[in-house]
Amino acid sequence: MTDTSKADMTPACTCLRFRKAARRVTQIYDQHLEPYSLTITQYGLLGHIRRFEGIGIGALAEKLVMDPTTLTRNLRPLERKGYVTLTPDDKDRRSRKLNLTRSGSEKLTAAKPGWRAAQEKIAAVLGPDNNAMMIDTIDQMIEDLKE
Amino acid sequence: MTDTSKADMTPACTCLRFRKAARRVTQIYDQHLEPYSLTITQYGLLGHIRRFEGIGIGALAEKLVMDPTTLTRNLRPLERKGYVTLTPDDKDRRSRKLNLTRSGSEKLTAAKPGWRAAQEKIAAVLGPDNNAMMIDTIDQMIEDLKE
DNA sequence: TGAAATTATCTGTATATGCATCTAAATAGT
DNA sequence: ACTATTTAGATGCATATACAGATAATTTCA
Repeated sequence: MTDTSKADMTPACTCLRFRKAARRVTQIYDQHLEPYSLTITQYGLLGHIRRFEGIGIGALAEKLVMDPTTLTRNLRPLERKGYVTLTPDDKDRRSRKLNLTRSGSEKLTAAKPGWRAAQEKIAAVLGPDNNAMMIDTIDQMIEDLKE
Repeated sequence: MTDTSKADMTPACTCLRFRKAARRVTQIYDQHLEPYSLTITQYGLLGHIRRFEGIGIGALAEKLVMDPTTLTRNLRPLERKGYVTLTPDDKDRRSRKLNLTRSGSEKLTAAKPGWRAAQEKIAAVLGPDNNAMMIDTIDQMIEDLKE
């Protein structure tokens, strides 16, 4: 029997591990995207909006496993820079449809080499097997945690 | 040859995957810790400070793969609640030593069941093999990314 | 020793995150 | 049709994150 009443559980914490990984990996992507004045959050939003033209905030937030209110705020810098438009949906006037502007689409394309370099750096550090395994495991975990 | 000039790279992004995972997992730990009025960030800080009594901000930030300025801000709520003290280091008066108060130590112990429940929930979702593999892979990745 | 370089931390600014709550619009139930 | 409920999104508030730059203390070295 092991006494765990005061044992240090901190290094075992899966959440802190994921957060550390997210911080470090985010730093690397942000550094590679810095020449384009985009964060990886912003790059990811532009990519999703290009893929799902006309999507609403709620639906996109769900895809991103993100609170809708967080997405609302994250869109602000992109609106301000003129990369994204939010237009009222005539079918449901509560909803606002997201679209890329010409400028937003060009910025996304321009920044892609930065994204790719960061992506390749992480892939190289993980190695092919761990990279593939990590993708599958994380996707499965997120799927299983959808309540 | 595949044309990737406009291809949707977004779903392949390792960074967005880690961030999604961190968001979702953080929500679960935060929910389990909510009865104790602690976030997982705060719980983790208390745990580390108990383990490394007297550590300075810079050294702790390094362990947490976190910018020292972020740690400085994250300590504020814990200072305000009286769980943590920052006392000048007599050996180096630039540095401030972190310590738990009695109240902070009691809070950490009290919140442990909440942490454990969240930890077990994630372990159950991953399963033993993926859980162990994920730990090793993330730790290795973070180690390899230390510049 | 004394100036220069380095180090530890803090502040200003900006983005990222989510809960509680609000408003407006659509839908359901009667 | 009218009211009650639900839904989409926005705002207030608090925490989390990090870069640039400021400050103060230590260390280096000529």
